[in-house]
Amino acid sequence: MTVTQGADLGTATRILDTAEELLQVRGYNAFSYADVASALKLTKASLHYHFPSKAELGVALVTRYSDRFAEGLDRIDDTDNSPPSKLVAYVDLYAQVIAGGRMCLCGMLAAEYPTLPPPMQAGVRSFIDRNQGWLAGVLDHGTAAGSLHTSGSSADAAMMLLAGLEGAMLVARPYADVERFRSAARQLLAAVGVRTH
Amino acid sequence: MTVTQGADLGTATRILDTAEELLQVRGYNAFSYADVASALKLTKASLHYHFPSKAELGVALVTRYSDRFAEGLDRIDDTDNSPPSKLVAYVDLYAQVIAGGRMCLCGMLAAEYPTLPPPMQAGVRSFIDRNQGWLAGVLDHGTAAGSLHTSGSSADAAMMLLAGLEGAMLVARPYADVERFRSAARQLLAAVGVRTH
DNA sequence: GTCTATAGGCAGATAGAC
DNA sequence: GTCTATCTGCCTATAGAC
Repeated sequence: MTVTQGADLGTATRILDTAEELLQVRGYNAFSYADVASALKLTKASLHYHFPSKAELGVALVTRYSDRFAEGLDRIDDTDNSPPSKLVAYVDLYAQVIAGGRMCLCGMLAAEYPTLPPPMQAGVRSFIDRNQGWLAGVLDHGTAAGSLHTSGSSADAAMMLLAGLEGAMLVARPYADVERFRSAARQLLAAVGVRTH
Repeated sequence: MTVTQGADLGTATRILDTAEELLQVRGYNAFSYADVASALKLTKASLHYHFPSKAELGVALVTRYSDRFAEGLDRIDDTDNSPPSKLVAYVDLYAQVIAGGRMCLCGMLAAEYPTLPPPMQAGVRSFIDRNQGWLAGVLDHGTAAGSLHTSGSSADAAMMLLAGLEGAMLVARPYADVERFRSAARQLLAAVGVRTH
C-alpha cells in the first residue's frame, strides 16, 4: 500500500474501477486486459504487475463489490428504521447500478457462472447468501411488526425479492430504461406489503 | 432443405442443438466454433458452410428459441383454460430449462446484450416483448374473471413476473438447485393471486 | 512501477481439394 | 458437405530493460 490519498487513487484502484465497469457492462468473458489498459493509457504488462492473472483481478472485483454492497446494507440499517423503508432503500441500491447502464456485477457473474474460476464462483454465492440473509432478516422484523406481509418463509420471500431485482435489471438492459426496472421493483415490493406512492 | 426426416436431424439442426446448449450454459461470448465442432466430431470449416459467421449462427439460435417459446405459449392457450393454470404452466416452461443446468437463452443474452450483434439484440427484445405481452393478456383475463389480482397495470405485473422468473433462474444457477427456482416462482405467482399447494 | 518485446494459444474466418 | 491448411488478429501471460 502506497501513501497516496484523496483524489490520487493509486493504480490498483483505478484498474479495479475500470475493470469493474467493463465487467458490469460487457461481462467477465467479454473484456480483456487490453481494454483496461487502453482506457487507463497503460500497457497490459503494467496490469499484470498489479493483478498477475485475470482470475485474481476477477476475485478482487467480486470481493470489493460484495463488501461495498454489504456496507450499503449496514448504512441502511443505520439510517432507515422501519422494514418497509429499508426495502425501498435496498431497491435504490440496485437503481443506482442500472442507472449507469450496468448490470449488478454478481448478477452478471451468475450468468457466466460455469465459466468462472472457482474462487470467483465462491464470491458470487457469498454475495447471494449475504443479500438473501439480510433481506430475510428485514422481512422477519417486518412481519413481526405487522408492517410487511409475506406468503411462505422469509427466506423464500427474500429469494423472490433478490431474484426479482436481479431479473428486473436483466430485462431492463435491452431497453436502457430505468423506469422499466423501477416499475418491476414497485410490484415486487407490493408483493411483500410495501406501499409505494 | 434436404429430404431427411425423423431421427436423422440434418447437420444444421445438430449444430443448432449443440450451440444452443453451449450458449445457455456458458454464454454467447464463451463458446466457440471449435467447441461445437469437437462435440459433433466435425471441423470448424464445416460449421462455416452451414452458418458463415458466428453472428448468423447466433441469430438463428435466438429466432428458433423465441419461436419455440411462442409455440409453448400457444400450447398453453390450447390446453389450460383458467388464467392461474396458464401461469403455472408458464412457470413449468422455465423449470424445464433450468432442470438441464441451463439459463434461459434470452436471459443469458440479455446479460451479454451490449456485446451482441444488433440483429441478435433485436431478437432478445422481441422475446421479451412477446412474453410480456402474453403474460399481460393472461393477467387481464384473470383480473377480469376475478381469479387473479394485480397491483398496478397488467403490463407492469407481467414485467415483474418475467423479470422474477429470469432472475430466479439466474440466482439458482450457482446452487444447481431447481427447488430454489421453484420456491421463488411460487412466491411470484402468489404475488398475482395464484395459490399453489 | 512501467515499459518493449515476445511467446504460445485460440478466436473467427477463408481457399481450395475431395 | 466435409475436409486440410492457412491467415490474421486478439487473448493471457512472461522476460527483462529502464
